[in-house]
Amino acid sequence: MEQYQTILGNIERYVQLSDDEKHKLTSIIRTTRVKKRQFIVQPGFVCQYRNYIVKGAFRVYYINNEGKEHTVSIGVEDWFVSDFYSYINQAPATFYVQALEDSVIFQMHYDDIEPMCEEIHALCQYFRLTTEKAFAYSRRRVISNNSKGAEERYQEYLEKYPNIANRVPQYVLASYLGISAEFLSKIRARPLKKS
Amino acid sequence: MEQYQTILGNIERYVQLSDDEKHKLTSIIRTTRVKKRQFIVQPGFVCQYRNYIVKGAFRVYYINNEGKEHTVSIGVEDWFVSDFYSYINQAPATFYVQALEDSVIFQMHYDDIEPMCEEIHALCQYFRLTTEKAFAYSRRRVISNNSKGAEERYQEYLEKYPNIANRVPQYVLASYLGISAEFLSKIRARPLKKS
DNA sequence: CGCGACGTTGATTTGCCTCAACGATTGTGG
DNA sequence: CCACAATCGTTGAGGCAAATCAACGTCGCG
Repeated sequence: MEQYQTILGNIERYVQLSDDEKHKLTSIIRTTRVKKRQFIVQPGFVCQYRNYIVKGAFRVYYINNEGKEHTVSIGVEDWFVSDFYSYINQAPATFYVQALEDSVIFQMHYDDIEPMCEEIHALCQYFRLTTEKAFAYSRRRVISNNSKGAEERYQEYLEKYPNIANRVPQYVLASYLGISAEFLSKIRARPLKKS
Repeated sequence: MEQYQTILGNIERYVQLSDDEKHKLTSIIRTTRVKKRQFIVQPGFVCQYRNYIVKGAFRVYYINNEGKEHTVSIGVEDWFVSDFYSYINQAPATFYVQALEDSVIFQMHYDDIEPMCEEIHALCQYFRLTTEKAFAYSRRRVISNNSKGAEERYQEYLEKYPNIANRVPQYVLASYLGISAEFLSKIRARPLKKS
């Protein structure tokens, strides 16, 4: 049970679970070790799990029809990563989800966790609240992308997620920010402006 | 009760509600008429309602520090509109939510609907499922914005939402697609390519 | 009618991309 | 433990998509 403290602790920041509910939940959790550069989701396959990152880092990305990579999200400890569209529709994925480091994840299978959301009200609440939060933040990102210059977006990210920015390869960060790796390099070389 | 069929019908596409639950829910709904160009959310004020559009159209937008408008979302019948970040955190809004036509909305106050999500499991499920869906789609939009040219984005939108595209002013659509009104005009003037 | 909201069109500018070549660092097999 | 290849980052020249600025149609409404 102690091994699941990370995720249980995270859940209990939003809702309360009885001991019985905790057991039910942890009983369907599968712990998986993933090596750097390995994929846990690939285009064409259905994303079957909600993946909770216990240790490590992942990126979600896709390759457009000109062959260029676009990072959709970057996740570290205590985040969920998946091709969410694929997961909720149980349809083939369009994204890759790849480990950026040797990692450990908790996997909850669609067929196990979705019925459990029917059964356990608190669990449903947890996912509702966290998804609403993620959704609200994702809107902010759309805005940031559309209304700000590349340098400003980079500075903003640095301020908000300094640890992540220095943990992932630069070309991943660049493709997340929607700019080319070369241009990000040039931005970083620029003389610092007054803060 | 019949007056609430639009929203109840929408909810029942996802979950089942007992008659008692329907009454509880509709009892907290407030029907509001909104005139074209009127605001239901403004920066600085807390967004207190989940707003369900019964009739009409709205846009959610914000003004960046260069004074330019950026449309975050466009909603028509059966959609929810709000400054979602403001709503879930009950913090001052940064967005405007404005009627594009004379409209009718159902408003559910935060203090009424949130406790009801604790109480009524089906309602919680409904919001969980719809938000997850909205979130998954919003990711697709991020991608579309970052990996495609302006013309392609416009054509895509036309195909997906032909009714909306012809219903809202062009400058609103332009600011939603992340391009200038002038440039959208030029795209539309372009000779049609082979489809 | 006349004004404000919306759309168009053209000239010019610019932020960022592309391509190409070159360091620096890591890691891996002989 | 070294050699060589990946992997990742840097730098510069040139190009293009889209922004900006400015002026001018057009429609609908008070």
